[in-house]
Amino acid sequence: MPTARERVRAELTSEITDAARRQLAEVGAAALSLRAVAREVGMVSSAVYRYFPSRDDLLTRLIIDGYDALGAAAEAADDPAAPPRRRWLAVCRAVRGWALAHPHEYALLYGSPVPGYSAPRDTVPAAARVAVVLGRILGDAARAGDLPAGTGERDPALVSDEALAVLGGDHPAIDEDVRVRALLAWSALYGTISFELFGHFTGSVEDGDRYFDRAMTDLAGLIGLRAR
Amino acid sequence: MPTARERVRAELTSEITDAARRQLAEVGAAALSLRAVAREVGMVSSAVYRYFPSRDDLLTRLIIDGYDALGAAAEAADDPAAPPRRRWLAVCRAVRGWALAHPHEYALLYGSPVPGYSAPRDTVPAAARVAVVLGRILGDAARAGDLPAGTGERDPALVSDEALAVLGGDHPAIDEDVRVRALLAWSALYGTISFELFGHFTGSVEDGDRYFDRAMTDLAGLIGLRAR
DNA sequence: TCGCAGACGAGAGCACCGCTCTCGCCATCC
DNA sequence: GGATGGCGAGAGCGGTGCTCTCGTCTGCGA
Repeated sequence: MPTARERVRAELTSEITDAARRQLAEVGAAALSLRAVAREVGMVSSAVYRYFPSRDDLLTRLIIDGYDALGAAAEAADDPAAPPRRRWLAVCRAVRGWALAHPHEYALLYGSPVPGYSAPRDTVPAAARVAVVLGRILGDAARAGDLPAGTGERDPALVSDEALAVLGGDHPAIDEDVRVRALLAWSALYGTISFELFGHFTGSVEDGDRYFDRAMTDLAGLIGLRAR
Repeated sequence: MPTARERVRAELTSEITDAARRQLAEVGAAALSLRAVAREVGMVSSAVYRYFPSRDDLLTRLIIDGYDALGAAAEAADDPAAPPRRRWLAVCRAVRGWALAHPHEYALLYGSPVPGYSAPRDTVPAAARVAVVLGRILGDAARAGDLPAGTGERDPALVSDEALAVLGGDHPAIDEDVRVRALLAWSALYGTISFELFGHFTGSVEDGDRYFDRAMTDLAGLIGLRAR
């Protein structure tokens, strides 16, 4: 059982991350100031360094939390009983909805990397949650016969085994071609959301909701997900 | 004709932007410091404010220059005599090549927006150059009969007239459906490049060059560009 | 041709930043 | 009960963007 000291330490740590998350949502990652976070929790700035060795470590904590929140939103939106094309669309909508609700957090996750280009390894499992959801949809669709049959051919140096395993599990009926197109659709999903959020669609896309649905439906077709 | 004072002013202005571009390439936009730029050109920091009213204005200048350089690369890679699918692939490769050669500049253009969310209006024409190239390929393909025939139906509130005009010109044979899918392919191109550059493909895509070619070919198929 | 407005560079200064170090305080463990 | 070590506060360092003032010198109009 944790001692009193450990308990208050954990409590203060989460109090700091909460304040940091609030500031991130307000001013964005670039303007997030460790000193301002310290002020908000009633500490002097140097005291925060007892809990986070640097501002970048605090940001890393926020990144992991962000991936987890986004992954949870995607998982909650997936109804395994629904037809695969509808599941794909629902998850895409959930990802976009989360991004629109948390633009600065999304930018922290999928915009320019903030700390000197080194994405910490700890973020990987949390970041994979959305991909795992999409992969499960693919696998279920293959089991139900809602994916085009493949030739079973494999290009061993193109995509890693782990990624292929995530994108549809070990179901042998899914062609590598389909899995690679799923990878493309996955990044296209984020390309679409990023363009909308970062303003590259201003002046061209007028109805964001309907354009997004159409684009994601086209992507479902590209993967080969049958409408059923 | 310009006076001596105007000449030296223009010269110093470009000297500042050159130094800023060098620093951008080295440390990235987030760490770009106006004072360091001033040091590099042998000025005191306050003197730079005679030329750029703020650090963000200096960044805006770099953004416009970046869009222009990227647009020029795309235009140079387009051979109007080649078959449309090959043209599409060549332009995509040129965009990716420029991004890999100038990662920080690309991040400045297509990553998280740096100044408080307000993309200056001046950047729009420069930013559109790549889209114009892709649109010209679409228009030429339609003229040559390399695009599927459309029904001519139109959804007036979905995408702006200007964007539709860019994506294939006034050629009536291009369906709105095709133009919307071209918009999707355009953002998917940037989604793919961003994922590669920002590290979201580490652990999954192993051969970046070949994956990119395959993805862009799939996108050409999505648009409907015939191989010929 | 002369004089003055205005452009210009330098310097000091303000408020803020990330981060380090030292110094008392107090809970915890031997 | 005393030593240890975690903790918060404070001062301080070098850096940042930006503002203001003050001499200087250029170039245009009278």
